[in-house]
Amino acid sequence: MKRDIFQAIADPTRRAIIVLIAAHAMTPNALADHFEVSRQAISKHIQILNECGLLDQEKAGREIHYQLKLEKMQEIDMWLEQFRKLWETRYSQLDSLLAILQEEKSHEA
Amino acid sequence: MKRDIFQAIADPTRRAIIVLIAAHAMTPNALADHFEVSRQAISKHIQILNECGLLDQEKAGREIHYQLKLEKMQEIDMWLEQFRKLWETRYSQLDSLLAILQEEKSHEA
DNA sequence: TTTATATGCAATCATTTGGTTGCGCAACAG
DNA sequence: CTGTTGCGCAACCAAATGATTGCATATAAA
Repeated sequence: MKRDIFQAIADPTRRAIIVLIAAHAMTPNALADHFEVSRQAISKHIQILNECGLLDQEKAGREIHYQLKLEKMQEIDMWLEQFRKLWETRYSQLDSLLAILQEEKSHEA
Repeated sequence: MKRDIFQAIADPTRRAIIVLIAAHAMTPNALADHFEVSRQAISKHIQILNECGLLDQEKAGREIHYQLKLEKMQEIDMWLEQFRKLWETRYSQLDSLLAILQEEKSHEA
């Protein structure tokens, strides 16, 4: 089973988990309190996130604290980079257009 | 069936399609040439991308040219924003740490 | 008109997914 | 020691997913 980070963020519950553990480490039980589904369902999501290398974990007694491995999220950002370039180009083209319109307007006056 | 953009980019084939139609509009057949799967499979992916509002389409005779609705990709970027803030904070903290170390070093000298 | 091409839509199928329940085990609390 | 709590793992299940084949339709070419 090969999973990647795009699979990881495909599920809404998983995205919510990611947001929750982005700031602070949390235990599976604490996470489960935030959702309607069972603890085991959350546990499965955690497992998937872990497979994707998205988690740091720290054991404290019988509790396990999971936290988001933030730098992994940058992979998504890197993939987006190619499109960001495109839409920034588009914006600068729009800027040029606006500049031209502005220019024409000043000629009218 | 409610699908969002995160579902859309979950599939590798769909991501590849997105990249292909980001720059130029393409027909389903032209797209299918780039993959091992059948034309109908690609057609289904197109359908899904369309449901997610990711596509602009233009009919030209019997051909349909699909292109990426680039601005829709910014939704992903917007979601990432919250994490970007976090990792930028982390970087600036690292910068502070480096500054402190540098400071200490200069005191040594 | 006849034929070929480009596409969409429906039915079908194997696999994956997200969920559940039940169980076992380690770590605290009594 | 005994009971309770926090977790992970396995089995199971309904629904969604990605793919295929087959068919219908519209446009272009012969």
